[in-house]
Amino acid sequence: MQNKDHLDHEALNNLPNGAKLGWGLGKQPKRGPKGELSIKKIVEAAISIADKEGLSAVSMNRVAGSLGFTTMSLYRYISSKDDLLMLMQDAACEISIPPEKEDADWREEMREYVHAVIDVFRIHPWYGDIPIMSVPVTPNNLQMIDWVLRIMRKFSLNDYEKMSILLLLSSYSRSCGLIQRDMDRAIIAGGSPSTFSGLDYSAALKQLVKPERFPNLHPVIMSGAYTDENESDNTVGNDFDFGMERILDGIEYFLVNKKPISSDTA
Amino acid sequence: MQNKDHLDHEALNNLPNGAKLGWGLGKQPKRGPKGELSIKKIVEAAISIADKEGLSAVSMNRVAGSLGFTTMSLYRYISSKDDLLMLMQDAACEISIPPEKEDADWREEMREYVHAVIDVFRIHPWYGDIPIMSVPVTPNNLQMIDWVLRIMRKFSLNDYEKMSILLLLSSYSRSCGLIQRDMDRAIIAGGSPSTFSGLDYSAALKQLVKPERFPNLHPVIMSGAYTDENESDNTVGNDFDFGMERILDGIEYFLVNKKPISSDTA
DNA sequence: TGTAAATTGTTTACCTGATATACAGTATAC
DNA sequence: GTATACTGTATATCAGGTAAACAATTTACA
Repeated sequence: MQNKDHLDHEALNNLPNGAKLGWGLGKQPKRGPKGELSIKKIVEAAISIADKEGLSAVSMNRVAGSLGFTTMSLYRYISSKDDLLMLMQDAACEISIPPEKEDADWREEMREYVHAVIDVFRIHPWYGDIPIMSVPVTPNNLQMIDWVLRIMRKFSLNDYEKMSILLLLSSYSRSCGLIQRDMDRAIIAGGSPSTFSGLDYSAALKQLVKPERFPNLHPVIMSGAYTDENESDNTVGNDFDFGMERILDGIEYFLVNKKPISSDTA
Repeated sequence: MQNKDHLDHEALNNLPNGAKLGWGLGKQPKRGPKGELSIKKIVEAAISIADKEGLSAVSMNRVAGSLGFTTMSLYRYISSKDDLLMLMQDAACEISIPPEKEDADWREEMREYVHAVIDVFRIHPWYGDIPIMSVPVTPNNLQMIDWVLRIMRKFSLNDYEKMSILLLLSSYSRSCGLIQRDMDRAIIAGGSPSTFSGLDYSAALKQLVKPERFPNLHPVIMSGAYTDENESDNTVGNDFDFGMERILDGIEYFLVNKKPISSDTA
């Protein structure tokens, strides 16, 4: 899993440290004792803690302790906590991507992608708590981007147009993932499934959102649509799917009505 | 600015503390010395620091110091740093909303909204660093939601459908805002405007993203479209606009082809 | 085979930042 | 005028990230 052939080290050093580690570009030692720890173990331990107790429970001390080592031992493998966060983020993106099929329906494939992203947020509720520092540069993240581009392979679009659609899909996924996560959290916290996050605020908002100041929002609050009072079973899936279909329609409309391909900037 | 009439205190207490303060629901003292500080001053000071030096520079110590007070004095006004962050977030959303016009083009109005959100990210680069804890519950945030609902006032959609479109627009705005912020940051950091954030990684990615593993991403990286090498002047606005038009097309398509209105769940 | 170099895990210490607590001063209500 | 409720402050605690020095270990090479 180590790429170390004919690489221009100057260029690689521009990458954030965590990204380098994610690509397996750490230097491998020759002398000295064999390390008992490893990046993999550290990241797994951190993820395990975060899954159970949230990202705030992930301290260097805690992670090291859960592995039976001291805090500072981790610094033999990663250079900072930011590295660890980046590695956790990338590790969470290591999902199984469905194999390519001939004659696939691109709409269905895009739905699949979006749901996969949302699942990442549900499986690792801390995922959305890690701030995004830049355009993705870690391997598993890029693998997912490759997936989306695969779906669009046969589109008559230039690279910039494809990147824009990618942005559209991934941003929508992220937002939905965050909301889904919040709802999951609220259910866990509230105990009874009928106590939703929004519902806690519902009563307060009904008092505060006055029709004079919020003429358009007021009715939506009162109807309960804002806080999603009609607890539609387990998921907000219906809402997501609605927006998803709008996006797909927009893409399809563009594919059909677009002028001939231009290779220039979008 | 104080709403204190006939309010059910039990319901209001469910709100996060910062939200209560944002609504002006702090108790106002009768006895004792008149406070020299105020929530407004504190938030302004914090925002001023964050604008200049980023969110990480905002410590209670630093904020208090910039006002000529000691750290702990702030706790007479807010109960935790989280309160402060929530207030900062809401304050950044206090933007001027264009007046309602008759016969307005809803597409143009939605573009206006999205650009307004993106501007918030550009004016306050720290804005996206504040984690979203729940559905918006602070006044200025809700004011912006009211704006979007105003744009959709005449749509033949039920509340749930409108909320879904709202989600779509706000999530797209957020993602674009984050990216735009990152690019602005990179330009500032890099000094020379030709040194883009993506460009720093560009060389590295060209080595790491091998065609075997990333068959679809590889050409996009090599063409420079991924890291947006053809520095299109100042903004990535073109990219945003493209996705925006897709979204608008999708919405319009739905408005036209939708079956008669249902008042039920979406 | 033995010694030097490289590398590991540990110990200790430092620093920053959030916040609890106790105190001293001040303005208002009765 | 005095008790009360408030203000700003000083002090202290606690957590968490990380630097530096150290002892133990393993490999390379003479």
